[in-house]
Amino acid sequence: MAEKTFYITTPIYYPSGNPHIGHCYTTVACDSIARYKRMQGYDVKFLTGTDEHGLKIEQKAHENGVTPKEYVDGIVKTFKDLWQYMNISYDQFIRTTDEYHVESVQKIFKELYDKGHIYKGEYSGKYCTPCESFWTDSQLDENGCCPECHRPVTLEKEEAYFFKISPFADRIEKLLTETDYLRPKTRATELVNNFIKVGLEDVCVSRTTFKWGIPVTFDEGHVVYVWIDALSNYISALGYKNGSFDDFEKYWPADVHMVAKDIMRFHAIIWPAMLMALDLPLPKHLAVHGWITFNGEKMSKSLGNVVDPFVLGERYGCDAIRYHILREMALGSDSSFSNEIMINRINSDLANGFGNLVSRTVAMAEKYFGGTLPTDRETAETDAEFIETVLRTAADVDMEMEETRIKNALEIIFRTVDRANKYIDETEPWKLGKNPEKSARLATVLYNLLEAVRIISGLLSPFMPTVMPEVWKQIGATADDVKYENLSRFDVLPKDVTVQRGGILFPRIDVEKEIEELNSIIKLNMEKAQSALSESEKTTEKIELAPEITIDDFAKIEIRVAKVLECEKVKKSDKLLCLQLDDGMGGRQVVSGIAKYYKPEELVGRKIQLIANLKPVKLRGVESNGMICACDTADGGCRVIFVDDDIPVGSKIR
RNA sequence: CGCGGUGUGGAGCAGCUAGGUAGCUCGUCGGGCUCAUAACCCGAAGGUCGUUGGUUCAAAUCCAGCCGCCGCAACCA
Repeated sequence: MAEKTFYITTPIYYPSGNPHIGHCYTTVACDSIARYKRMQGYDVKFLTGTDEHGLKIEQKAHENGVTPKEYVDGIVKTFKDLWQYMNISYDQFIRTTDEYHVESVQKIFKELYDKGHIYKGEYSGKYCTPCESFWTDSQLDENGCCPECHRPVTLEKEEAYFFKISPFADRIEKLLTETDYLRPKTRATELVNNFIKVGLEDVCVSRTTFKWGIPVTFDEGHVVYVWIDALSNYISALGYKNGSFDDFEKYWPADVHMVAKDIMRFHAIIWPAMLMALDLPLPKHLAVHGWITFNGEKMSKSLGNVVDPFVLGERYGCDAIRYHILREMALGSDSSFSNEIMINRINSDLANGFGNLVSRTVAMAEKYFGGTLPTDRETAETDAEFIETVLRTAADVDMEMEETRIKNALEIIFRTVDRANKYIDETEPWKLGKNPEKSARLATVLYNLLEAVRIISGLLSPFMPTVMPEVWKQIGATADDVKYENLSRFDVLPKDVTVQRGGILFPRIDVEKEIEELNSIIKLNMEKAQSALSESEKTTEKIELAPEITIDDFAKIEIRVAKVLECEKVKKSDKLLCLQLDDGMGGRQVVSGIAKYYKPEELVGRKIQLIANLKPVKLRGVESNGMICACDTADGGCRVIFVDDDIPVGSKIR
């Protein structure tokens, strides 16, 4: 009988910075599922890794004065350290710079090309040299110019390969709407409406503008662009089109790809299309989860609110962090990660609930029987219902895990924890302990509790793999006792089991004190981020400037002072404000993408700098005659450059 | 009229597909217990189920409109 296999993957992470709690989210979830499946007897392969190519890495490395490979080596080490710390049981860590991966990608690219799915792009005049960017037809502005710099695009200055995706549109739509590939399925309509119904555009799959990537074998100067490079990891790791591994037949198609919602689109559309083009079976499920939000805000480095997983782990233990992440995780929606929610959860579920249950059970066995239970038994009415509840737990958890609903699985387990605590009150063992005649009854109660703890801890071990072995030591369970088959059986521990009191499993946390301390850590981080920013300001000379221009070039740009007369939001747009300006030349209308940062009334009456001779364009249907000067800020925002009020409107700036 | 989701006691959520006593966790208050990590157990308070209208004997649940929030798409000249 062939063993059942189970293949699960995280995305490969982009190592442009150190890992944060968001990376932990996906990885811990996958790890728990992988461990659960292993426990059930599956032959599991759990893959994670890093996506190391691309322009951004090339730049980062350059900034740091090292080669791209040296740069990613450093970050990859931090990732691996974190996974070790979080007790992540991955079977393979793939790096897109690994030789076997490179080999696979090159062959996949070639095959797609040979089969006619990839063609060399010859869209004429769709490349903007200053921006070093390709633009598709729909991206170009109304004048057919570059949407970023508004300069005319040039003809065939750059060539690129494209992956023809439209032939697969029908099959992809069916995959999303008619199968349970996508979890949660609610996102299917969003994808279909936004991308498939409007027509899938061919995907650019090669670049010539940077070098840090996998070379296209049959066309020098081209490197494979992110989609084919990164997505292929799921099969190259199995040895698809390379000689280093031989697991493809065994594990493909994957059972679960887990991703965060921001990369759902690529896994829901491009990846299936690639596999269809290669005539390969499709993965069974794509589990999409939300982001972790911190006190309601999205995690972000510039905000400095990224909680370092190492710091958290040190304070509460990695299992507590794992538990909180998993317990809050709901497929599809975001999970909040406020300090308070996390600490309360650790306290109520882990410390008060489970930890205390183990502690009081073991303590009583020691106190009343010196640690070893006598073998006489006496059951009572209350036992049957309790035992039945405990025995049902494993099957209920199975059902939820089958659907990748980790949160529900944990909920079920902790319901049984509550039931066990209640059982103690019902049976009042401390009273039994005072009456020597009740020894058999007391032994039964404690034995039932130990059995409950054995089953609960066994079921919890995939989620909290670090602490559970300590529990087993305390209740005198052997590795065999907590095997999966034994988690739906009672009377597994020996009748005369010997327990051993140990340390506190999950210490209770002082909420107020802890929140205060965490807040000060966060504050410190923000200050660090701030000073890092001012640091980078000091080193401006390192920033690469645009190519030198002459005074004549500059003279072409006409900047004039103008006063904002009226200002309103452009309807149906998030970012655009429409400004009526007094430019000293009869007035004009300008549209600017600053609605996120300024309210209309904040601008009215103020004087600004106007690029006066820009070619007019229409933005969301509104005509814009020029551009107002503003600068980017470090936090991703933007500030308008205002002009002193005593400078007359129409003054020329040079 | 771009697309989708969501609005339920102080907080976070379930219930809605197949209408019929509004449920869970945390928090609050009262009580009990003492084996245990000031933990555990019981009880109580607290909700016009966003809003308006419709269908129905009956609507949180079905239908329509409106409002709020979130996400995707578009839009940073």
